[in-house]
Amino acid sequence: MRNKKRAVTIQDVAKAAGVSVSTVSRVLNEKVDVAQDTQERILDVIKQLGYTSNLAARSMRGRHSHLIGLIIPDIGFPYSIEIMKGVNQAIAQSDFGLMVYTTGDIQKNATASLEQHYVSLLNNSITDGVIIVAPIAQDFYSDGPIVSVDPHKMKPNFPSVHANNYEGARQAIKYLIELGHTRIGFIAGRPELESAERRLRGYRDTLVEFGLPLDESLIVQGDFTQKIAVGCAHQLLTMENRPTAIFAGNDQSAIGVYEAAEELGFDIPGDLSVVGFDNIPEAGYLNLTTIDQFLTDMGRVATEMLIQLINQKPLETLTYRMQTELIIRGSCSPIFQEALHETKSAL
Amino acid sequence: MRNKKRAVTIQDVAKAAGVSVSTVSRVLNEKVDVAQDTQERILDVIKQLGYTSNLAARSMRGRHSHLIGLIIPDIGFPYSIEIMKGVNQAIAQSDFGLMVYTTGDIQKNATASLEQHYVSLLNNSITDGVIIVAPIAQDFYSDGPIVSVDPHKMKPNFPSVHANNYEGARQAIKYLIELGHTRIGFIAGRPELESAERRLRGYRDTLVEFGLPLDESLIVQGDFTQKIAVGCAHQLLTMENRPTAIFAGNDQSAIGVYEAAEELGFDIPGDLSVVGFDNIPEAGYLNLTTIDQFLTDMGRVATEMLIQLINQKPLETLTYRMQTELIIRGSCSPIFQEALHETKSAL
DNA sequence: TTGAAAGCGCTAACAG
DNA sequence: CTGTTAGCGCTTTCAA
Repeated sequence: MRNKKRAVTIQDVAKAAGVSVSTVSRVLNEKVDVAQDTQERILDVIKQLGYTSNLAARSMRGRHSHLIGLIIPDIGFPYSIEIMKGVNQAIAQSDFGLMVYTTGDIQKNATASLEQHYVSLLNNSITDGVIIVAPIAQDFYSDGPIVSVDPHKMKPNFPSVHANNYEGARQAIKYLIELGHTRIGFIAGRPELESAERRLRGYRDTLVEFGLPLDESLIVQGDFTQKIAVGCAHQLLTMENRPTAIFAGNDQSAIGVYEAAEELGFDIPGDLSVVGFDNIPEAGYLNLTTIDQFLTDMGRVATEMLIQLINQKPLETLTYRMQTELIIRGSCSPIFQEALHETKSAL
Repeated sequence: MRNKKRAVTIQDVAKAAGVSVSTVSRVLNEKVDVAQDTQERILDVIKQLGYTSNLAARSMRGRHSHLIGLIIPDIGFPYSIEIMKGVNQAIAQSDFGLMVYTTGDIQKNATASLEQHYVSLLNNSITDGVIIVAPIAQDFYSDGPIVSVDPHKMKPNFPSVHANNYEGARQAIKYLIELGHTRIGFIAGRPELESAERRLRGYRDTLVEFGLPLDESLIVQGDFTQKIAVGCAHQLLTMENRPTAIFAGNDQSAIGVYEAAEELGFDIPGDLSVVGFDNIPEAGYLNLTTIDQFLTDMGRVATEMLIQLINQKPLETLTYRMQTELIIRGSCSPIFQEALHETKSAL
């Protein structure tokens, strides 16, 4: 017995209250120049009729909707979920609502022009500003402000929060070396991505730093997908002098490594150490992860940045580079100092 | 260097292509009555100008937006996340986009009238239909279809996907009994909620079924919050003949039980077995959970139902009651290992 | 095959 | 303090 009744409009409210639509609009927008009793009467009618203002109409006409958009490839991913948690935290403490937009498929999101499309879709209509996660695009046209989390391009033309991929990889490799590993495999990511390139550089530099030999056959080209990573891991694990540890590139690749290890009868972590990146492991799933609370922090900081932007409070710095320790380059506004401090002390 | 340029409208496209807005609108909506070359020219201009149609304006005028709304209290919750994953799966296989709406705060969502507000907000404007998670309301007014996941009311006046709370509780209690427990505490949920009532009934019936005494002092009134559960657990654990196991009502309550157990110096699961409900535990966090993949399935099924409704394909059944499976996760005391093992292999 | 024009529900001048 | 009115960008008759 679902009600299909035509939605009640501001017109209906006006009629029922015996006033004009503009008067109703006034009380809706909390303008001051309305008589006390008129206002009360209208509020009553609104409650009575169960009126909810039409979001589409309102954002078409008015200045802001108090809505923030989050454009995220696939909300089922651990990576996305952790970022969403952070956004959520910041939203909870603000008076903004959150619209998460997703196509449900990470593949569909993979072009710059589609990214632009989503940004326009939200920011030119119903949202006051947008957070976009892991964009490929270098630039966006938009009516409202944009902040990106973990963009693939190194120096995007919009405010952004970056993972410190280089330092993260260094820490991961350092960890493996300290475990006693001397032959560490590396599954590289898509070479056109900044993140992949910097992780690889972190790998090389750390080996050199610790005086370990740089065996190029230990570096195989992956593409951040599970499928390809299975093959890469096979290649590494069946070579003559096999590595005892593998840096898996990212979370998807790590899953691939596990798959391959299982096929080949390797025990993890007994026979093989695996390091992921970007991943939030299930219990016992990976035996090391480099990012955790960190992703949440990225989401939170990005949201706080966006709210500042929407409220026209200019940011002193538009790029934040975050690490397992939040690393901030250049000067920044007080609110982010605090985030920095919190995160550091939480670790 | 962010672009603040005014968004390009259908007017701009029309002007640039030397046609009227209606013609542009026609190609946008894939009407057939447009000349081949006109269409191509317009499509070209659209690409050139980077035009994206205004979502607000379009959904104000047109019939559908190909957007599904998901109203969910707090996207940071494991409960919400699992459901979202399922929705996401279904969305990925459809040609709908997904808008997740949240206020970021589970508290703000807790009244029927607010729920109605969110439904109207989305369904009277930008979405073609809405999925609402765990609503309290019995009924909704809405322009578009609604499907609810895990509603609190037993027989809501809209299509819904229910957890089988009764059977879930029975399985949990049965599991505890099979572990050898004879005194099992029960922290009840908010009595006005169907879910709470059915879980309690499952508890009682199972004890009776196994010939165990029904000690009313083992049932304490909680409200599905962590805070209150701490007190409940205290009460249970400090009574003369204390229970050796506790059914914690829901995930929040389970956290409360853990908190109390820790305060009192109890070891879980050494001294005490705890069963949660609704929860996805972190590693070793709870030693038993009833729901996992199940929540994801609920989300997926709800989305599939909604899409059917939007496409005007009538559903044969408007209520799906889904079976809860008992899934054991995390640590468990050695004396229970055997039973744990059996249960696992049964799945 | 196309254009002109009427509105969708709302806000923001501008009058009164 | 309140009403009238002009659009926001779009879809959809209705004519041409």
